[in-house]
Amino acid sequence: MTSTASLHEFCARRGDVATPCRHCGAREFNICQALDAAQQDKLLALATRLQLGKRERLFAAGDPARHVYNLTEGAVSVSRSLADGRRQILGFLLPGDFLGLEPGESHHCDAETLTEAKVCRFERTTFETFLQDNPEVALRLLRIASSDLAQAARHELLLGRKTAVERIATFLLDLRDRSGARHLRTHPLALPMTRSEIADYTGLTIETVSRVLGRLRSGKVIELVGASAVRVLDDEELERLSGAS
Amino acid sequence: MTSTASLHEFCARRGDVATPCRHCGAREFNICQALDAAQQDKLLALATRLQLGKRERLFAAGDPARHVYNLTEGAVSVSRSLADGRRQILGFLLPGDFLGLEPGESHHCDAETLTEAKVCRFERTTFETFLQDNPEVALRLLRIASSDLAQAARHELLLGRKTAVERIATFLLDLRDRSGARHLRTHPLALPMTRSEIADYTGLTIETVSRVLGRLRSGKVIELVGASAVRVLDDEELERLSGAS
DNA sequence: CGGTGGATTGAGGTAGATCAACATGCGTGG
DNA sequence: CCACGCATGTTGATCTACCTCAATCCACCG
Repeated sequence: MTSTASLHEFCARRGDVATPCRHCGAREFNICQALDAAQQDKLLALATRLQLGKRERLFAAGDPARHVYNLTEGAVSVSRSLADGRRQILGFLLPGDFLGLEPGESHHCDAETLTEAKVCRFERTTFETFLQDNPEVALRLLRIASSDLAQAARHELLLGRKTAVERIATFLLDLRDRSGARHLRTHPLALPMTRSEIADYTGLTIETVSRVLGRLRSGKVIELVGASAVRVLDDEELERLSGAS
Repeated sequence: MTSTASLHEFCARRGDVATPCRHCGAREFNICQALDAAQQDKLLALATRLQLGKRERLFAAGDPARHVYNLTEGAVSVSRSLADGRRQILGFLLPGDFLGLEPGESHHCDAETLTEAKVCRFERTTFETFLQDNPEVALRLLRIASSDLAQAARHELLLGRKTAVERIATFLLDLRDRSGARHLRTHPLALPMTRSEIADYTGLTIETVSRVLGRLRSGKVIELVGASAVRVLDDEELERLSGAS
């Protein structure tokens, strides 16, 4: 199940620093973009490649934070739960996304695959040494972290102040924008997560998620393609309904 | 109103890297802690000291992100709003806290003082150059950012899944823990923010905040000392009510 | 095909919002 | 030092968006 990553498996190498990773797909803040070919080689030598099944756990809250990860294929949910089981999903990760960075010694949240997935895993200590030797990567990671913070801010606004319709509309638009580069507008947008996971992301219940999607459907704003894909029919209306901040 | 910071105004210098900043008070992730005396001097030479009044705006969402800040005195709220005025407060900053780091060219949120405050302000470009020359500071900032992300995760859980009582209890405990080093247990805990700001932080209304505080008071869990201070009478009960994750 | 786990739909309940009246305390000026 | 006036905060009555509980429905997979 684990093997050392080959060059192409982790990240295409080019002289041009801004070139997106060929394996991960284009990601604005992909960590590789700070690296030249020689540095990519060094980093790749440190990675362990993992193939994960559906609903497989990468780590749980409280686990010692021994590794950091870069998702290369599939989708992952990051969540945090209360003792009685109430769960808040913090975000859905897509290929190119980085996860597992912790300020302390243990993970503060759970990470679990939604689909089959591939990740590059690094020993935390090894990765930190690499960061010390390659400060530009640390700076890029800092940009990734502040980008994540900005996204967390948008999510807090959604959870604290938006209505059910606004939450679902925002969720759909976010998802579309993030997977947008890989899909044509006319293609249906894949929903790799269940209604329960959408509910836990939006702070609603599955019934409300279902009802809101139903309302959007009968209002001709979206079309449901099976239960796990959506086609956006009316961009502007969806935008309007999202309560754009 | 602005002047170059003196050494003590920004940060006490010591050979010991782990020594907390004497001016800011002890903060686990204070940026100064990564610096030796010579580096502190260099950083201080770059800082502009600002004295701010009550309810003064540091920056608003959309403003070009030209500066970063380090709060040295007072309290600041960071928030994000919808077009119709609904506001979500993302956090309250206390002395030692760093703010203003952005992934893009403009601020994604608003920052406003709650009280009179003092900040050290840095030109963003100057600060970024400093980071490039002092990678250990970039690494410390990365720890600060991941600490902020972990706090954002707790806040998302609060906003998405906690009841009104749990939200207020969590808020009070957080505030106490963060200002704890500076207050004895028996001293009342200052609430520098209004009910409206507590409401916008917890995703509730001012009426609900007032009612929940009232209920905690009549349950002998807290004591209200005027409207803007609280004494925690029953730690364990408050902890229990917070729905500790 | 038939079973099973997700998704949908419906009926009714409730936590917290909203609307409204009143209290309090604090800064200001007399 | 006190009286006034406005901000902020509290309390009460009602409303409603969303939750809860419950009954199907449906799609996928053996």
